[in-house]
Amino acid sequence: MPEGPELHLAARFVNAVCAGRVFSGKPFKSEVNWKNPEVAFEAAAYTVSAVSRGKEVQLSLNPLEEEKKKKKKVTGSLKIVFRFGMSGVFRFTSVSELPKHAHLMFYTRDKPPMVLSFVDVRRFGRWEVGAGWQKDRGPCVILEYQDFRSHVLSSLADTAFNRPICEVLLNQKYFNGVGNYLRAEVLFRLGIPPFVSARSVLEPLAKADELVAQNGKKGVKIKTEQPDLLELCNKLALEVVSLGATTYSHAPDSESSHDAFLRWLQCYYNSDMRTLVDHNGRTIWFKGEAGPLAPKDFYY
DNA sequence: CGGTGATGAAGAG
DNA sequence: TCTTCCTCACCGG
Repeated sequence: MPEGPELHLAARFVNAVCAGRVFSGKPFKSEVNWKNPEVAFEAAAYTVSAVSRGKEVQLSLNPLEEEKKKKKKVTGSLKIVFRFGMSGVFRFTSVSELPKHAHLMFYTRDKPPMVLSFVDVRRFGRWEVGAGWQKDRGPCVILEYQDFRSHVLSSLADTAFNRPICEVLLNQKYFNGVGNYLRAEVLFRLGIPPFVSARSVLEPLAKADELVAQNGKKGVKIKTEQPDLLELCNKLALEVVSLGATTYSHAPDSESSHDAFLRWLQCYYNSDMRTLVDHNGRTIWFKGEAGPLAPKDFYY
């Protein structure tokens, strides 16, 4: 579930459920999650907010003014950056409904308290305390589209772009937020074979952007065309965001929005499509030609 | 019951 | 480049 759109929706979810809520005490980490750090933070009263960037979410724990007035060394706001792995999600429940596999819990001051929890069945998710965005992850395909685009198009000399386009689309240094379903949908809708070199797909876009820049100076209007691959990364991710929720969400409409998401998928997990396993061991769904860089050693 | 694969990376060599 | 980290749902015998 967790690709850029889900992470973005997770941040939105946190902000919605935490609006006007006051949290208190220490965050609690599950015993079994020995890989991730404790969150050394304690305040009698704090608020929680979140922002997303690609496939990361940053929570902020913000001590309230009433805390500061009182005494003590005022602990500033503490940031925690999450990556969701294959199964991460935030939930907001009563204590008695705390989900199985909740691994990091934040309690509200209410009586009885409510709990914001990071739930992660497979425990591939990670969090870092006091951290910023992970170094080497590129701009967000959803929220930083122009930076994302220019970062990719100005980096085409990087040998990373020798790889097949379907594999480069999962490279978070350049495509922060794209995952296995988005890459399939993007390539399918453009009819691009998954195993052609990324550079061959992207170089024409760099040339086109140069042309636009030159014509722009001359005041020439360019005809609007079909969205290109980079635009589609942004556009399709935004479409999924606008579906409201995909597979998580405890919202009452979660079932219908899940159905809406399944209907939205045209390629991923569609039995009419072909599949191959890429060089990273990930299944790519596609239609038509595989492309010249397809793994040779497969049989059926 | 066993085998498989799942919206993602780390870490090892 | 490859293996590993985890749990669970699904499918076939």
